[in-house]
Amino acid sequence: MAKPALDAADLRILDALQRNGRLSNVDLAEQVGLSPSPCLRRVRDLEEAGYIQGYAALLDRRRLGFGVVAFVEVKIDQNAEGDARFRQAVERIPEVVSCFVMTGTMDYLLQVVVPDLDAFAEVSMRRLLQIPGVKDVRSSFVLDVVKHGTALPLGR
Amino acid sequence: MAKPALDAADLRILDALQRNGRLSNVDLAEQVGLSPSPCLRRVRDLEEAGYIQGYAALLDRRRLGFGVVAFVEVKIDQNAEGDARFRQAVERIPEVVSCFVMTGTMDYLLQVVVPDLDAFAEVSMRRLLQIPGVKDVRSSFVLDVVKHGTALPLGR
DNA sequence: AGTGAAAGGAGCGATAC
DNA sequence: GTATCGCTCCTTTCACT
Repeated sequence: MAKPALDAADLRILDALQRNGRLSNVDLAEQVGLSPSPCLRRVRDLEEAGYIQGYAALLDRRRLGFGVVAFVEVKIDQNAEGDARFRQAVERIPEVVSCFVMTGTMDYLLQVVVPDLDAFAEVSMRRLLQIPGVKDVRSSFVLDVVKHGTALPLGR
Repeated sequence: MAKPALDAADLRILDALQRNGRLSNVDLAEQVGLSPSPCLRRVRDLEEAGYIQGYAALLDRRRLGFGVVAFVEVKIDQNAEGDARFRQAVERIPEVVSCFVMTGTMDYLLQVVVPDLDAFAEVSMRRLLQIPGVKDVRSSFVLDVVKHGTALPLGR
């Protein structure tokens, strides 16, 4: 499992694929200036080395009826046991799309996606606040999305 | 542009594709219980109707040298002009991966991805704080990622 | 709407440079 | 390491149910 640094072609492959994950290998090869075979080999290597974790279709949240996005700051009684319990509980809530451990006064930052405020209340009160050790929950709601990216700034 | 509601097969297609955006059409058809032809038609229709906005490769941030993720709350002098200017400025900063208008005391919430703290300082001080109208910037850093999803909770 | 067959093209291995 | 060949399978369209 040696890890030779990525060269310019690898970076171009990654950049192209994070912009369009369904590029066919021939199109990708053309974009990065390789012929298809070595291009495909590189893609496979990048996948196996873990640089590419997977591929996803990006769906239109609103069109699918998920009109509410909230960021929820959570403070818990901090000890190893409580943390583990909280993480497990959060894993099992599909409406919690992301969960980060943060610096600052709040321990966790959660991103929650739900159809409406009723559904949010359900998640907040019936799920999050039920987790033992949760002390404080503060929610902010997304009013507008200026930018929503999945892509890393590889072009820098 | 009529919008007939999605049926169960459509939802299964969307769910499968947001989990694996590179599923071949035959595999997808099998998973959702259709034969390849109608399955492909539905996918095309979902793409054209905007339910599927695109496809992306999900890359391993850390392995690519982006060790720092920050959430930055920004408060600005609020007027139509200042907002427009701020949004345009943010669009042009690739390290700002996401930007939301929020309820609460802070106007914007930005997610910033950079290689290290020096790069963050650069973005924060040389880019964000230079934008006219920016009054307050408060940054929190991600210490650990419990969950990081792109997928909507379609299974509910 | 879904099925089935047929043509074009892509993936992917083998081989040569 | 990269390019070319060739076979197989998928994708995609069309006619039919």
